[in-house]
Amino acid sequence: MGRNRATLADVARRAGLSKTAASMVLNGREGTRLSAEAHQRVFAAAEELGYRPNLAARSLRTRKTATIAFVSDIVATTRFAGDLIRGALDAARERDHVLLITETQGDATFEQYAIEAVLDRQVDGVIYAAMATRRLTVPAAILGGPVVLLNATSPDGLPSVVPDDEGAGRSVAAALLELGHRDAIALIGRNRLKEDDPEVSLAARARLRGIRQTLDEANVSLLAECFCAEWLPEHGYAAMRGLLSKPKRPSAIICMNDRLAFGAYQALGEAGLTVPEDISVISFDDDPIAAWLRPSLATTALPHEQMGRRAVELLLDGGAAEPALVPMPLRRRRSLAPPAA
Amino acid sequence: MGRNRATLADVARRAGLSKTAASMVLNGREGTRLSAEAHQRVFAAAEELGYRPNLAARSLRTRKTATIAFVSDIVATTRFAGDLIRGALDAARERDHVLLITETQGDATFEQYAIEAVLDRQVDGVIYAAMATRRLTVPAAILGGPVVLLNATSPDGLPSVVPDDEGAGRSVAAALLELGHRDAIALIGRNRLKEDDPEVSLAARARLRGIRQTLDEANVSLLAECFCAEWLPEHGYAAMRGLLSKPKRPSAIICMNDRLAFGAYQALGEAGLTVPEDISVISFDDDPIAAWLRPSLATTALPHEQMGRRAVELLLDGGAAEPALVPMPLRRRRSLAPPAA
DNA sequence: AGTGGTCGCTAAACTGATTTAGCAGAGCAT
DNA sequence: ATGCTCTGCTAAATCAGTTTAGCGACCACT
Repeated sequence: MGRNRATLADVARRAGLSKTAASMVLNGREGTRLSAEAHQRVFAAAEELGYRPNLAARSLRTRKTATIAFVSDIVATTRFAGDLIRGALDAARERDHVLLITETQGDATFEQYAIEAVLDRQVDGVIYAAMATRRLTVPAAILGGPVVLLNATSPDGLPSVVPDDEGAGRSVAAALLELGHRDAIALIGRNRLKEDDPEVSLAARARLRGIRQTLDEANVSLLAECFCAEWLPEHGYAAMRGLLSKPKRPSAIICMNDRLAFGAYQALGEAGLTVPEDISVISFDDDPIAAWLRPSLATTALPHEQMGRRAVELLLDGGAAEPALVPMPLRRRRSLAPPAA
Repeated sequence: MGRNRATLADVARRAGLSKTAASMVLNGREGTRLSAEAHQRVFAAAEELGYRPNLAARSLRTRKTATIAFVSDIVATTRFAGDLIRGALDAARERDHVLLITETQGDATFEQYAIEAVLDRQVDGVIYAAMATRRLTVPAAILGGPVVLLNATSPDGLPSVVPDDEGAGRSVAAALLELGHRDAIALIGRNRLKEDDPEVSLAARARLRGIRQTLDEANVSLLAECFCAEWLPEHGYAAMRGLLSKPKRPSAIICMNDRLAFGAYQALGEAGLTVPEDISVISFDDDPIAAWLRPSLATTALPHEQMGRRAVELLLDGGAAEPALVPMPLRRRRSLAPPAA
């Protein structure tokens, strides 16, 4: 890979100057007293030789690599990982940095390995990402340098970037109230584990808090709350069937994520009910299926790309200590309507 | 990041030997005549100091970085990207390598930038990945070192890894024939652009060829073939409605991907038809929605994780010149049944 | 006694950049 | 003539490894 590239010495020789001079000119050092003509000659020589600095040599000296480590627990399982990475990639490129990606798979041995691998490569900083918004403790080994938590917070008060799930909860509730839904709103996706253990999820509790707050302010209480062991379609399906078997049919359903909503749609379809004429549905995440459903599903989008970007910005440009809350925009779609008269 | 680490010189000093000796011992060099005792002392010293070599210094000399570049056109748009990366990540870790990820976004400027960034970092090889299986031409600049194409082939005959779409086509057709479907099989997702332009897709043509071949051998011809402008749910929905409006109802549907099948399910649901009792459905990709649908969708899985893994293996361990075809396993699920009597 | 070979190890060069310390010459005042 | 400052530039050290060339001691053989 890239043999016989011109070196700084080649450039200097061609410009008839010393390596020192060439280095200073190319790095745009202030306060050097090299003549305009010397600058000229160095630039010309570098251009002619197609000079590109050897970054290994540079970082040996400077201890900077223009490389950021992106360490995550699991990159593959959720389709959102790509967006997180893409946002980070974009922001990194803008700052002339590059991303080194590793995965711990939630395994301590792999984590150890991943940390060593990135430390050995002298990365300039680490983005420690979680695929589900949660609290975690970062391995002590990486605390030697800059770290930003992505989609996670830590007890250590490290800089972090998380979605504004509480705000999303408020938006969702407000959207229903606005349409006139009041006393027949049901919630699908309560989950004690997710709500009570911040190491499992921070989203569940925050979303619930947002919903409650807005409903309380309007003096509305939920018609029903369904607990689900997981936030998967089958659980949404079961919950929805449960709701439909009760005497009072809800006018609107809030699902804690789009996959639950997908399951709810299936149950509604089987029951011969129509969204949104019979029942409105609104949800969280903006998974691609939300737009594919019929009718398309209103939801609040996890701003993963934004978050990835913010993490890099925080890491390289520095920033506030308290968690950066990235807003979750409401996607108004066809699954919303006023309650049936 | 990682200041004050022990250096090789520290290890050597502590072991009472030269840097040369320490280096040779730690690298397990054969044919050196260092005593067993010297080995011992070096290992002990390295262990005690928690020595880890500085990879920048090493690669300055050796021109090896134990780093692989993963350059792709678009990492985020498909949910499969994560699997590709994960497979590559796993295989890389097993070989003590790490992945540098960049994205070209199909933009020439970004591509140029990405190539330079990875070349500057002296990566040991490049995996050039496409998110849709297709033919592409790789930028000349990276041809200086090892390159493997992932999910793509090139006219230059570079080593490449692609899914066996033709085999998948055969599996899909065979699965239907096996159940007794013969003269009422319809196909959703024909698309001239995808079939005719290898730079857009290689999958469409290969899948079609596989299907045709197996049906031909059984002397069966397709009842209908629906063209779709894109392989998205809405197009599958429209195609399915079209099919249902015709006099002869199909007994089974082959969809060119799961998203089309998702759309087809929606149309079937609306028409009051049941899968698989009224109509069987089978498809390609094994998108997560396939398992979430009711009934779960039989499909052939894109082996993205395997592919990512193979790419790294090919890059580092070397391998055949012809494209490595990774089999697409058939996932038998609930959407299949014998034709209604 | 001289020659050659093996053993166990090391000094020093080398990779390609950055950075520190400082030199030569010009101009000017004393 | 001396000292001083300023300008424009460079030699050499440095980063932390790998690699080449070779040294001294010891033994065997002629």
